Amino acid sequence: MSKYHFNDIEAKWQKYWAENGTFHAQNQSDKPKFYVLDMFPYPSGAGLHVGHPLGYIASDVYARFKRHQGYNVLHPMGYDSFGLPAEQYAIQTGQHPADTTLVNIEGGVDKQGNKIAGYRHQMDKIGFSFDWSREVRTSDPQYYKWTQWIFIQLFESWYDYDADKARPVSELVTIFSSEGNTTIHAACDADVISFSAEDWTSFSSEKQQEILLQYRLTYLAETEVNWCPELGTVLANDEIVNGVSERGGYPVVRKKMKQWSMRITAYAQRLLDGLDTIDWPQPLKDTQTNWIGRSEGASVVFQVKDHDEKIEVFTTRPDTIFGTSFMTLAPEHDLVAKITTQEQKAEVEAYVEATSKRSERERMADVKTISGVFTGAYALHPFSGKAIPVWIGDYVLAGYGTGAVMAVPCGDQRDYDFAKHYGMEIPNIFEGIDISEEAFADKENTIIANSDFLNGLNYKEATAKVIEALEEKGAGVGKINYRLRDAVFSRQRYWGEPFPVYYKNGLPQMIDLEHLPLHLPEVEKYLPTESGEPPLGRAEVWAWDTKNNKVVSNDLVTPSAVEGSDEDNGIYPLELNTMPGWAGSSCYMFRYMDPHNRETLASQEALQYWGNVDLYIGGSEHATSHLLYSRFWVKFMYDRGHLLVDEPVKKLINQGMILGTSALIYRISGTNEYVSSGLKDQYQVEEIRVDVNLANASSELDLEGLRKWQPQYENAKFVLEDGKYIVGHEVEKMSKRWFNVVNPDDVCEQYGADTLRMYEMFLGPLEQAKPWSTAGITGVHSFLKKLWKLYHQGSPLEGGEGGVFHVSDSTPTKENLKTLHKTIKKVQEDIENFSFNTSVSTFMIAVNELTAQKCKSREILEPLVILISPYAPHIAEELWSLLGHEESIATASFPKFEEKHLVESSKEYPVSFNGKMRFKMELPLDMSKEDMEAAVMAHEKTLQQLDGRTPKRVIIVPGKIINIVG
RNA sequence: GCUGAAGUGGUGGAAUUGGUAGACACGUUGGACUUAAAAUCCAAUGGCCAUUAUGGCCGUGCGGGUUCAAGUCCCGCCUUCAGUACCA
Repeated sequence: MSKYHFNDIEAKWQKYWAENGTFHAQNQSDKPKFYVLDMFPYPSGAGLHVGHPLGYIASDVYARFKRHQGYNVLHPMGYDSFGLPAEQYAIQTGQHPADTTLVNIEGGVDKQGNKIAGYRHQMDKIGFSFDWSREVRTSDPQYYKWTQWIFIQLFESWYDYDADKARPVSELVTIFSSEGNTTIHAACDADVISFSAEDWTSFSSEKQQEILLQYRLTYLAETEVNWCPELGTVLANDEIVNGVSERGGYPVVRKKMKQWSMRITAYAQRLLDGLDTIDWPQPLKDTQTNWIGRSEGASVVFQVKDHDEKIEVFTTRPDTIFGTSFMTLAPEHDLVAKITTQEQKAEVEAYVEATSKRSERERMADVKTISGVFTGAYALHPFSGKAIPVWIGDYVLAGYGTGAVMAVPCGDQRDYDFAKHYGMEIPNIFEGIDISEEAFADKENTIIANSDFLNGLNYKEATAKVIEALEEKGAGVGKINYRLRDAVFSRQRYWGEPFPVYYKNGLPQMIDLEHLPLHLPEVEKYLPTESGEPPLGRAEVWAWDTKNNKVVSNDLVTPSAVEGSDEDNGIYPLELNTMPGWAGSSCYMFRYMDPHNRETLASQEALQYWGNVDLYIGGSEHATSHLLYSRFWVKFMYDRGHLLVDEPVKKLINQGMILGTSALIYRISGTNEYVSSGLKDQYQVEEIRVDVNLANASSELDLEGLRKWQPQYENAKFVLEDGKYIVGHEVEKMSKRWFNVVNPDDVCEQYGADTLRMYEMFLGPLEQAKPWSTAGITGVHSFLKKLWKLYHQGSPLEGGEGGVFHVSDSTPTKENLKTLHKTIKKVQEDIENFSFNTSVSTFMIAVNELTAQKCKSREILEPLVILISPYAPHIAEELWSLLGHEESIATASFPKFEEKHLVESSKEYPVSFNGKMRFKMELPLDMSKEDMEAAVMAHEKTLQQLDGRTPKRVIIVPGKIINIVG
């Protein structure tokens, strides 16, 4: 019995690994550490398809490789188990999201009777070397306790720009009581009042709390948010695509709501600077750089004529200030109502009204139409003192900069178009530039003219000079502006982390760590309330008893009670919003280090030992959400001493998406007759997608299978070619609706996990998107069979079925050693470069060569198993045990490459004529150039090629090539 | 529009610093084994032309250039994909 029974072998070793805790990482070890992490999945009801494990397989190969290299490897897995789909499903079916989530993870049967394999079971079948003893689930109260705790830390912190770090709010209070708020440079709301130490101490406690809230790193604020009525929730900017919700594609409107926000803008510069310290893909760094959107320029203040008001603008081109011929405010700008003149009032109001009605989507889609209205007001140029008309226009966005621009039509195309459209003059302030057709925005080639003291200067000089002049006048200051906005942190959803917050007199108070976790309450329905409150508004037991520190019935709250009065029973309402999806994933990589710790997020020793993630593999779609927010929280936690590193991840790789290959059949219009792909052009046909699993590797359709698949095909007729029905193909996203989903369980069943793992690696470069096709899988599968045969011998075919395990202690030949060592070298380099696909080719070459060499030598075959084990761990374990080892192969030392086995005495040189290779000749490697030239020139084929000509030159690169010119 | 990545056989893809283009697989064709199928094994397989073997020409999106030598470097285009967008 020595056929390659992959199903038995794989089940056996998966059981062994689980029972022996083979992959449990130790928090104390003499070995160097290595932390390999995958982006943990959201456990959806649809289960895993073959695209999901790609990154996990790559990271698993790497983790196993590192173990062979003697590292103590942390390779954990968990679930990002809060999220919208479970909630939507709960709304539809009434099932508790916790129940469906559990089934999606652990498997079972849902209430509709659908069998769900479960993520855990599916992953186990692929043979990952995860340390499951460290599993985390974001929806587990013992986990989200720490998410709530981090929120409290943010609430208790403020950002000090002078120290360039977050500090405790208690220190801010100390500063306020000794010097007020005029000396500090802190990240805070734009509308904080100035006060002295005396003022501070005279403020009421409530007033003090309100002020502090304006400085906290998480704060409550009336914010204009993206409200999605269909989903009943607020969406972050990155959850909106083309003006509609990313999920579902529903319209999104602007709405003002009181929301928790995260002061991520305080970290804008550090998030930017940190990118230089981490090894991440350039496109991903670029995406984050753009998202943060740093621009350097100046803030300039324009006095409104005959008014007390001032208009502040941000410009990246202060050098063009003398070209300012009008100003434009966003229609939503606060000053619009104040400065509009009586005559213009009606027109302005109508315009503001019309703009507010246009959805974000319309405004974005309609970039071409120029519209605006004159307010009747004028602003005074800070240098020339000229009166400049103030307009409003929707090309200026309220959310960027100050929501106002100084319009320089000669230097900015939008200002130019606006000026042209309304017949305004366009003064030219550029030396020798024609602006009759379009604006001139080229900074590098700018020479300023008609600009008083800036004349003759280039962009750099003029900018420096004008900022100096503005600062002297008190009319402006050099400024750096970021596109990044503070992140809204409240969601009107059920299935997320509850905030550890209750409200006393309308002001937020935190619950102490010792009383956490604050459990998600039970509700009857998962929808918002009729009065528009979030789902938690339906909870009946959702008030905080500050005396007994527990959650109690809402009925006990006495809303009108004044603090300290007899009616104040210390019971207050709890927050009704929940946290967004990214809350639980921002610091999860640290919880894996010490997942069962009940005292802290992770112990100092664990944090010290594991540091940060050495290798993180996941999709690029998280570039501006998870990966940016995580960096922000980690920097914050570092500032406050809760973490010892200020970046979560050293090296990151984005795996490409595996696309589906849909199978198409062609129905002859108006019939139930289907024509094979090659003949479809002869008919009028419609394309129809059918289950891709009904087509084989040669695109031949299983007709009987199709008839059984869906009733409409039961009596279908087929027009065949060569007796076969060949399907067409379309590459698109893997999705149930296209019937192109391939389940890894089925592949494991049919070919084995080792085949699946190797095949996914063999498909192509990890980072690249590529279509799944079953076509090539047999090649990888037969490779594993050949590998198996290499270790066996006997009837009926040499080493074939029924053979017995056989390796010999014979001394390996030179060829054997050469094959082995070139394989060691190549595979090691490939893994280090994440070039997994070429490793698989290398294994194939090695096994083909060793088979041809009839190699049975233990000295070769033993190290070969270790080389293959990261990719195909089950067969490797089995062969390793057959080789007589009692321990798992997991920590066997990676074979050492020895150059000496690859040293050659001669080389088959390619001989080229004018760069074109014509023939090859064998020459010793230690031959001198002169002798080589003589040997080549004497060769009969050289004479034939030259045909009597005398070569002009002979280029000889020893060890490489010979090229004859002439 | 801007930013980034990529274009190589029928297909997935190799070619690490400029040095034998198409490794390794799939598919296809022919052959062996078999009652048959599956499995397995052997051979051929970039295109075109010619042939008794030998051989010749073309060929890495397109057009130029540098070089003894270019898929690889430089200049100019085209196409595809991804991200982003009235960002002042």
